[in-house]
Amino acid sequence: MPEGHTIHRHARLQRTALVGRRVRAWSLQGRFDAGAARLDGGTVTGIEAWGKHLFYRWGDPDGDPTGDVLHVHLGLFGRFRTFAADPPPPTDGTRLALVVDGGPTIHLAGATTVEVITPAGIDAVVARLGPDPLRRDADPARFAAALRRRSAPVCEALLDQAAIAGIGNVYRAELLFRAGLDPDTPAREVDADAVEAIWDDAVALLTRGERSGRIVTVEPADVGRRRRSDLRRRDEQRYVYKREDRPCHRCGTPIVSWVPRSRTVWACPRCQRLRR
DNA sequence: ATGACATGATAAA
DNA sequence: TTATCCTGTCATA
Repeated sequence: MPEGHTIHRHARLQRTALVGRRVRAWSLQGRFDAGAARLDGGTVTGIEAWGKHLFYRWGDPDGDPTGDVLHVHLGLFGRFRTFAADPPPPTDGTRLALVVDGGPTIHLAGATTVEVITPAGIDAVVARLGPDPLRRDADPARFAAALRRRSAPVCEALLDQAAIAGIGNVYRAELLFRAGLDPDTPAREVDADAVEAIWDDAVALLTRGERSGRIVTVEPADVGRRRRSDLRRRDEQRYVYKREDRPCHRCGTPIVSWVPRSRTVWACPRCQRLRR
């Protein structure tokens, strides 16, 4: 579930629910007992997202900053569940519950990182991240420079959070298809126009994903009228991700996949001019 | 009941 | 490169 669009969407929706509110925090799990106790009864003064990381600035009951920051990274299968009212009992896996008095309850489970850090800790995390296409302050030149520096295949560079923050396995496959690029192309050999196109497309696709909560990358023009109803099926809403052996939406050639560095990548042999 | 798998990332070897 | 951590869901038994 969680690529950058999901994280920014959580930030936006949870901002509405939590910022300026007094929040009860608790955990049934030993792994975050102390952290939850520390946050319990405080206020949320702001929520920020950078790539796949979420930062919640904490305040005292009057709203004055305490210097505590809740840092969350969902990893591969972390997830939030929000309940407007009458939350169910938390599952065993619920690491943290945030409860707004008279407001929603948010359960967090499965996350790879849930910790209390400091504002300086935010800087330390962000220092390891490349520009985030969903942030207004993002500098695309840093992305371009990161690609020029890498001899690894461009498909690996796109998953490298130090090169571009927030791209995951779905978006990388779809971005490379839409750019018409062979995933095996050495990153430094991707020409400047293509790099700019990938960045712009990342901004467009992740923005769309943030708004809808889903990753839909196929352009309607690429699907014949007869097959348009198929777009309801999730695996038809993307050009290549998890579509191995299915016909390419543009040219009908069967999509292929392979596994570099234990992350499957998909591509159209014809549209992306594969050399392999 | 058990196992495979998932849109992630890190540390160790 | 492999092992490991995080949890829920779905398929198979």
